[in-house]
Amino acid sequence: MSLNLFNSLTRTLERFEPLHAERVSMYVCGPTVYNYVHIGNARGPVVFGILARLLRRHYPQLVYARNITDVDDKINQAAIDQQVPISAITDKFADAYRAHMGALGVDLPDLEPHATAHIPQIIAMCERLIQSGHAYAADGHVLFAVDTYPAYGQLSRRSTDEMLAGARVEVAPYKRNAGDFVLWKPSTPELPGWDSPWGRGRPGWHIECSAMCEAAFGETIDIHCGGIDLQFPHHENEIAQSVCAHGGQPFARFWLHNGMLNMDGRKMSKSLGNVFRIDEVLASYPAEALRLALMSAHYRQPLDWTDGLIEQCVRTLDRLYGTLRDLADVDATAGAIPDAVESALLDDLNTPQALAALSAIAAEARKADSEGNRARLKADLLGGGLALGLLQQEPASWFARGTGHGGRDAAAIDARVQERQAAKQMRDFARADAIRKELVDQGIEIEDTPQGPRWKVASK
RNA sequence: GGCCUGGUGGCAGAGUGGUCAUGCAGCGGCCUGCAAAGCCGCGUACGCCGGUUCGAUUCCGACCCAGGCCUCCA
Repeated sequence: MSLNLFNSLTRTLERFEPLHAERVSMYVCGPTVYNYVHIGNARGPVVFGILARLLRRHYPQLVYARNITDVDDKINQAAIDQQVPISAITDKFADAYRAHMGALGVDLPDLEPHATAHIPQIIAMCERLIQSGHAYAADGHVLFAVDTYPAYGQLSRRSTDEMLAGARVEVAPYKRNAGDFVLWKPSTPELPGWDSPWGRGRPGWHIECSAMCEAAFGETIDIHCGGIDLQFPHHENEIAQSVCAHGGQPFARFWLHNGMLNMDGRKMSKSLGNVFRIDEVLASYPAEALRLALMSAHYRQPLDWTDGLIEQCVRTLDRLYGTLRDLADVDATAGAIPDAVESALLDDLNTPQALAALSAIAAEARKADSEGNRARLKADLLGGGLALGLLQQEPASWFARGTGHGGRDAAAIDARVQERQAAKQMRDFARADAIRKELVDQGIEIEDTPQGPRWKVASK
């Protein structure tokens, strides 16, 4: 089995072979921690987390890094607005980020580099770029000279001429070329800053990722991931900085870009204001349903967010967990990843197809009669779920919706269910149905099984 | 304006040059005291117009429409 990935650099599906099988490197652009992230921000971590699990199955020596950008003008502004040090902002939102990702079942990366912990590396990289003629200091700034890197624009498929023609920003006077971008900029006394050969200042956004990649992995990494909206200028600039700082050595061999999460047909983004925060969605829906929603379309496609989408995902999980509940009598733990699931993921991380395979396994499991087949299929279902980060909780926990039964008193519900059962046995169906109706009105659904009645919190 | 994506059944969403996605919803049946759950069955989907082909949703071209990037952004 081979892994094929769509490489944005070549816009083709390419077979992935690591540069060094003994140390496969993968870097994902993480959050800038100035605010709570929204559900669109979680799409990359979810799908690329699935990629990390997949890679680790085939290359146990994977090192997966996801950075935290903790110095940035938006952070500075938030700190000034709230009159607290920037660390109060960055610590708070980095913690919230980890908590939200954890709730979504996103694995922690092996490395979580922080920009502020890499200031010496950033300064060193700036110096190297200046020495090699790819950058220049001007007016307290250090700028990258795009005309010194002829391949600039290769990733985003645009020429420098086009970029200049389309430039909508005012060109700062200290720039030699309108396309030049900032590597280092001066800080006024009230802003966070570090001493540098160019005075007290702070890094530009793009160089942070280049320096963190270099610190973690050296000159060339295997896979670099991020949202499609970062392709230009952020990733383009990372390439320019890193390649030029490394004497022309390639930066990332594979570039993977996830599509945007849309809201009413427009990209969900803080600047447009059409965002749902993760904690807002988790107040109404199970985290696992959100996770499923984020992988329900292929990662490169745009995905439209609607209430219908996540409600559908809740029902899909109801069915899968219902299958597992019906398999409770057989003993099985997650087995090897089923071939159908694995091959779907190896094909450019085709999560919809992997989910279809999971459904097929579940359907087969529901119909299986021998204990051996049921145990095998349960192991397959759990194994396929493991590959996707789904189905790892107890079915009872899923059906309880994880929130103390939505504030309901489980013992009281049990008692009413027993009363209904007693009424049924006395063939007092009017009374049994009245109790059932009462529970339904509270959002509780009863299911009668050969083993007796059971209940669950209704999905919306 | 430039550079990119994409338009699939009620909805979501894979995929393919020629019998099958899958999920959710719906309909009919079985089961059930009735339901629910489950099982069985059902729906002649591939933006529009040409072209290539024995045959195109799938390849090519034009067109229409939607979205992304070009400024911070996952």
